[in-house]
Amino acid sequence: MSHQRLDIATAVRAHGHRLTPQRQIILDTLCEMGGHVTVAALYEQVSGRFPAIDRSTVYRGLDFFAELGLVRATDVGGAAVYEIAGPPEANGHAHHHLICRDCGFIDHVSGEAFNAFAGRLRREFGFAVDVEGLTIYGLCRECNEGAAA
Amino acid sequence: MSHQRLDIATAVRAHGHRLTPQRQIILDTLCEMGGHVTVAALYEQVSGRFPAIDRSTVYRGLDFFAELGLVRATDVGGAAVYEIAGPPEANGHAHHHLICRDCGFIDHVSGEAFNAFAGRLRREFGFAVDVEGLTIYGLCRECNEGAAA
DNA sequence: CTGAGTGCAAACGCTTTGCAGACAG
DNA sequence: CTGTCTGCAAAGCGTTTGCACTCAG
Repeated sequence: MSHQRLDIATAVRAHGHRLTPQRQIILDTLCEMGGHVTVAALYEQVSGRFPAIDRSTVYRGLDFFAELGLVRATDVGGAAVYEIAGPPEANGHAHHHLICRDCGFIDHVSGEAFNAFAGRLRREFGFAVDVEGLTIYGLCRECNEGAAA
Repeated sequence: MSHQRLDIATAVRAHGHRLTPQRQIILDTLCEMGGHVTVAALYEQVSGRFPAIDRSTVYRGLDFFAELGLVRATDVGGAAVYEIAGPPEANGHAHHHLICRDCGFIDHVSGEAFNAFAGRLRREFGFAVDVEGLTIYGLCRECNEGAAA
């Protein structure tokens, strides 16, 4: 489940960039935390272990990895959320987010359910949905059951 | 297509609030501009005619009307976008946004296409999509044809 | 009259940027 | 060595808030 450092070093250098300790730490931490992580949460974690690392470095590092395609960025209510990007051949073709308005939990939705919907939007509206364009707010199963009125 | 002032005055007073000139101007302007309007754009317009009106008043006014259900707020990339809310019986039960990543145009999607999708999410993920929860990014018909590779 | 609403100005949270120094290659 | 990257500090953006004053009811 963890990223292989060598591959990453290769990927980074392939683009003519450098693999600094800071970047390794940022990526490692994001990987350890798993799932979707706020910049704030990630910085807190990183900063706990390496207080010298600056917030701006975290932002720049995440941005950098996002451009390399190693992490994925999502905008949630004005704040950025990052996650490790799975290998393209795994589930890369459909990656959308279900965000629980109560507990903030973020899940993925992919596959048929979405494709059928996207197909209709293209047919009926001529609208081509982005591969990563869907962010759906609502109540997850737990919060939904908890809030049963 | 325009809102009736008397009804609005009634609605406002019914909640024990006041219908000030500023609020009328804000609502009028939003109504005239039509469709989805940025706070920045709305303020610019309002400010052009009534320079004394403050940005914060626009924010508070929009917030106020949103609570009354007269306008609808949507978050687009960290900035708020407002629109006149149609009467509940018209299309109130399904109101979602298609946002073009190129030209920024915002359209609505409602009805079957969405309901089928929402139904599947509920069945397969136990996730209850918000009535206003969908914001879909992609390319609208025009931009899609223009960018034909 | 009286308190809901306003304008002003300052602060907020998240993110970005300019710069001089540091270090991966 | 050299130019990418870092830390620092400051600014930027959209938005919110505290305050005394004003005006709709």
